[in-house]
Amino acid sequence: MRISEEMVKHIQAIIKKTGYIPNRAAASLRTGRTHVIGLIVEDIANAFFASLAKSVESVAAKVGYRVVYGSTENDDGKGNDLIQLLAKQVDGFLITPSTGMKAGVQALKKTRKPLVLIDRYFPDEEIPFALVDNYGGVSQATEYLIEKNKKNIAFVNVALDQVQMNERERAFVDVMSRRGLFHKKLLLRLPYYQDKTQYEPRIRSFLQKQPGIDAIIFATNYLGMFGIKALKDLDIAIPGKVAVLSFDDTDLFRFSSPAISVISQPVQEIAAQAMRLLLDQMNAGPKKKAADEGVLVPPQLILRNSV
Amino acid sequence: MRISEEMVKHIQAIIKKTGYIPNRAAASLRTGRTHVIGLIVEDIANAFFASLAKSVESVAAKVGYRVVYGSTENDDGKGNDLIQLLAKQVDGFLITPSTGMKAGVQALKKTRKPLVLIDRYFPDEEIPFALVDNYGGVSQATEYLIEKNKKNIAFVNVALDQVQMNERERAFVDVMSRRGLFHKKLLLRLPYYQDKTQYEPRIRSFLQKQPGIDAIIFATNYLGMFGIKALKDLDIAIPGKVAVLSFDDTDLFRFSSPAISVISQPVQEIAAQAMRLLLDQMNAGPKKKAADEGVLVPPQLILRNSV
DNA sequence: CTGAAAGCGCTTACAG
DNA sequence: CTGAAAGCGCTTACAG
Repeated sequence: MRISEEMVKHIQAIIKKTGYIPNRAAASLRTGRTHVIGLIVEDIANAFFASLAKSVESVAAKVGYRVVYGSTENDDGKGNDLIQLLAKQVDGFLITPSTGMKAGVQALKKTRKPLVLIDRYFPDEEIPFALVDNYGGVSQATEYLIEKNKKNIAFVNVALDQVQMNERERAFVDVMSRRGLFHKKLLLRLPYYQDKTQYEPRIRSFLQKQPGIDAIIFATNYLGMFGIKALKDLDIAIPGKVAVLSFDDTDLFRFSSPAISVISQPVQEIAAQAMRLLLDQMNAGPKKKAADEGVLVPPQLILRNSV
Repeated sequence: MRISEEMVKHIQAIIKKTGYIPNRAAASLRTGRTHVIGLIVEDIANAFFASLAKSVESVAAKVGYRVVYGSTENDDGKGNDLIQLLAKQVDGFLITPSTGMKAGVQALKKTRKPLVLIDRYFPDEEIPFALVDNYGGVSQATEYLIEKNKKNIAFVNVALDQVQMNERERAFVDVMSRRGLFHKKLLLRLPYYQDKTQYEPRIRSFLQKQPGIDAIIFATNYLGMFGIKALKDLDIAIPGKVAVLSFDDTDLFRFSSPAISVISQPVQEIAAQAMRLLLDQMNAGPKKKAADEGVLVPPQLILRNSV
């Protein structure tokens, strides 16, 4: 301590009296660091991403970082704009990329800006990522339904061609095929709609065409949400006639009657791992290179009354 | 046009080739403007605030502004910290203040930083605000239940001493008293819990103590959510035994069986009005003072199967 | 009309 | 050790 306690007090009194607040824009201009992390998610209004954002925020706050968000809504243009917009204003990125953001993400990586992908990744790119074990989660759920003696299990997916959705479907197809239960007609792939209400009629007509279904796995929370609505509209008893399981846990599934069984993502853990990988990069000096590591976090199968 | 089209093309090609991105920190340092708006809400994970944030974001984008969020969780310290943190980095604030943020908000006003309160306000302060007509909404809902011949209508509120909650309760008490139906024991005021699951047992024991209740109005979405859970746990039929109405519309209320009737806030309109008031202030020159206006937006009573 | 220079508010390497 | 000066990347008032 080279400065006397007295002086410290004196200065702090002045700071308080004059209401001095340092200008971060100036500090950032000088140091090149902003102490802000950019979090780009698919849709901040979706329960999964909202809770992911909250977790990231709390982990980041502990190490002195703030977080700014943006939603891509799976629109490549919007996503790439967000990268552009935030690039100079954040010390690092946490990104949920849509398929078409690959070029943007590659370009970002070339600039050596710290970057971690979450929820999904590019299998052929060496970019660190943190996400749930999608394949494992759906495998376990499918096995469970088969053990419960279900024969005609349907899988409802969204045709985004993103790795996490592909893995969920691949797990379903693999397990079902292994047991000789796979039929193509039990696989429903719907387009990605901004307006999620459009899923309800689509799922309803699928259910009407496939009356033999005795269980359904929904690949996302919004598919599950509107799928349940479709089932109720058609007066199909859950789980009496059809057992139901969905990816992602939300209030709606917990509060639904019957409560819906889910493959739950450990959001806290995903956020913590992603931040760890990001901090690794941000703190890595020019010599020691941060590891191009990918982390797969195990999901949790939560059984409720819908199966 | 003083610059030839050719030159414009040439420069833009170079911009693209070199990947030039202007440094906003530098621009902001020079101009004093950031083109960012700070949105401080109660809890970004709450469906109401998430949808409000989304609306604000879309209105702001149209006029060239970005939005950064923060959640207070009704913690005065956290709220005031957010103001401090963002003060120099935003051109204006949209704030959902907790009671203890009054001093912080007053101080902010003195700095002449553009500022609009949303969702709630300080009745004795001249700060522009945009929110729903809470009194009108609950009045209408209460009248409706009385017309439906309900005699023992309960009101479940959270004891936050914030103007919007007070107005909701005041409307209920006024209407019930006018009809000679008000009983103090039908009014439940619960503390504000971070962990919302705590509301369920509290509401459950209230219901057990007051078996004569034939209708309930929940003053917030989370009270409604856990209130419905409590009713179902106790096997109280909705609406057979007890009619249910909640403030705020959410997926959960729309998807619940029975679907829950709500006093819905026109989020788009609140966001649009708040942004209008904020832009007024941000564009007001030093001479013309922006109006210290307050806007009350009418809510919508959406009747579903729970009444 | 146009180009060079000043300055926003910080941080830090450097001269003394 | 300490204080003054340079410079981060922009924008804009100003000199020529």
